[in-house]
Amino acid sequence: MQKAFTNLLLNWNQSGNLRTMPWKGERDPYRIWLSEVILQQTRVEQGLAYYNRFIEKYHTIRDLAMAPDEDVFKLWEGLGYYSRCRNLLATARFIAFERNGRFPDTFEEILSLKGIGPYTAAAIASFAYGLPHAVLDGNVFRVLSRYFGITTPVDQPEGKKLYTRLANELLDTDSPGTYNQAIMDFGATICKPRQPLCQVCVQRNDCEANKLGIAEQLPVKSKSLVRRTRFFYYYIFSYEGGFYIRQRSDSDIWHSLYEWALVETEEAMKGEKKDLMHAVRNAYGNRLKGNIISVSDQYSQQLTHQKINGCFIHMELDHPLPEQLGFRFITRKQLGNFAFPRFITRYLEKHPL
DNA sequence: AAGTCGGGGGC
DNA sequence: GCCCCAGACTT
Repeated sequence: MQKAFTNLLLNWNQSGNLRTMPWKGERDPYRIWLSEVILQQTRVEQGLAYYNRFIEKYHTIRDLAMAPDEDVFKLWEGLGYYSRCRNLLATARFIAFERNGRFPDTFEEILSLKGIGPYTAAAIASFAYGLPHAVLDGNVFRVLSRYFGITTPVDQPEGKKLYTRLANELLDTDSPGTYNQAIMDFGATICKPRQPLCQVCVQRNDCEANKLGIAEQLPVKSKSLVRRTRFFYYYIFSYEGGFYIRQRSDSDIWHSLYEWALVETEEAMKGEKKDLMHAVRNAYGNRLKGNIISVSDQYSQQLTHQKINGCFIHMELDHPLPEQLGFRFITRKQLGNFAFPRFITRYLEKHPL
């Protein structure tokens, strides 16, 4: 059989695939697109609730396109990779207003949209329009590298080319969407990253990695992760019952999210008020006057490439903050309208203002 | 071609 | 701790 892998995969999909998800079998390109963007580098269990909330609030792409940025970011809050949210809004508005709501229906046009790369374009093209483009996500790389015993690194251009060609050869062109869904379900439930279910796998007799007993060692990645440590000291400025927040805009983590006044240092500061006051006046001007009310415990958060350490300092100001610092003055009640990083919301959950 | 962008879960 | 997750974008 030329494509034994494909046949066994489709058989397994019909009889042994128990995975259900709300967007499975969906044909509305808006819903497919939304689910795929939410699921980029995100586990299905984590993205599911977000998808449901988005669909409930924004039934159509036009509804999403007309929404204020802040509302959409608030709905995305906590999901991470916030450029996805920015691109989601840009693409929604492009399709709704520049294309009169018509979602593009060719692979190349879909691929040209902001926030849509090779994976997402193939997913939308196959699920919504039945176009013959194989998806390549973490599941597919893993399944193919194990089945064929490929040790070419998946995170380099040579590997991408090799896997792309192979995946498209294996694709069932009669029903690309079903095939694409099946191979991802297979990777997620059988050919798992750790402790794959090789004993009950329908491909076990042909799988090279299973024959060699090296399934868990594939796929190969060439890059090793480098992490840096940063120290964030957040000053919760209050004045006459209100608070100052600012939107992040640098090419840095948490772009578009809001935060308190931040002082970042190279080294950890002890919680001494004298040092904290010196640091904040150094950062925001020596005319800044006020009292430090409280200093929180140390908090830390592990991101993929960074470890954030720091704490939260309540500071009652004697005067309003100068306009040019770019802060926004809000009341306690307005706080819930803005999206904050988890580093901040986790603090707020323990210490509501 | 390499670096960067979150947050959570499994082990 | 380390690795991974329905990847994409920037440099």
